[in-house]
Amino acid sequence: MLAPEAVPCCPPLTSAELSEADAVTMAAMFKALGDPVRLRLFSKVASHEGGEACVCDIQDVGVSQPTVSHHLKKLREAGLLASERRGTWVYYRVEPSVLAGLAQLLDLNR
Amino acid sequence: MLAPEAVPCCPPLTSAELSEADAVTMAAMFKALGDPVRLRLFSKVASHEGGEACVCDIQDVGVSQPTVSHHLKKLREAGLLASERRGTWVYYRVEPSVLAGLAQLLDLNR
DNA sequence: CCGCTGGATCGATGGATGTCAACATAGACG
DNA sequence: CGTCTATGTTGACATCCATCGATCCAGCGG
Repeated sequence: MLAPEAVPCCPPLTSAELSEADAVTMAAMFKALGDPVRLRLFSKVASHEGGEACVCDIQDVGVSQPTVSHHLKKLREAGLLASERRGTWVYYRVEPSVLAGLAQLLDLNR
Repeated sequence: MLAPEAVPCCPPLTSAELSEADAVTMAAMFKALGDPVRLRLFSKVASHEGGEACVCDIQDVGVSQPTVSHHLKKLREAGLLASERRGTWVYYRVEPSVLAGLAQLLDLNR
């Protein structure tokens, strides 16, 4: 849903207030991370060896398989994860530029 | 709602997967930032001169006054903002340790 | 071609959420 | 005390959303 190139969009929150449009864009990403199940799925992908994980590796989060699929779709639509089918399995990996955008917004460079 | 001391809780997302409990805690913060109006309010406070802002300084975000108050309450409950009444006005400021916790979680190491 | 498995989609449902108007509360000031 | 302004609270309402069972689709192995 969101173009990955549009991500490094905003100065740190502490330096200037967000425009209405930027707020919509960035809020969509925070919203995607704002569910415990989705955050755990994202965490499992982000911390998985090789930077990517098969759905089968991460789907033990206490909800049904359709729900897992639903949440992964939300994370994809928010631009946080990318997916690729290789044979039988589908692999997810973190979209690196997006994390950088979030980090910049929260001003990690102290 | 959330104890401020509980905030610097988690290693970076890329280093280890979140526990279920930590996911609930951190997701609540992301969720609070996951609304465009709330994110703009938070941004206005964070970028305001002196590190704090009166509600009257930030309430022009396109929604009614009760809605602004409602969103500020959510941000308070998530532990992201603190408020203090001084005379006629109520001032909000960013809870610094919380931002640090979020930043650590998103740390891209480098 | 067939069945099996991994994963996505659909439809339904109960609960959460954003919004507002109306009202309540808290200081300031007379 | 009375009134004005700045915020918070309440109640109602429409919409969104997380979840599940059922179903569907895509590869793989026989």
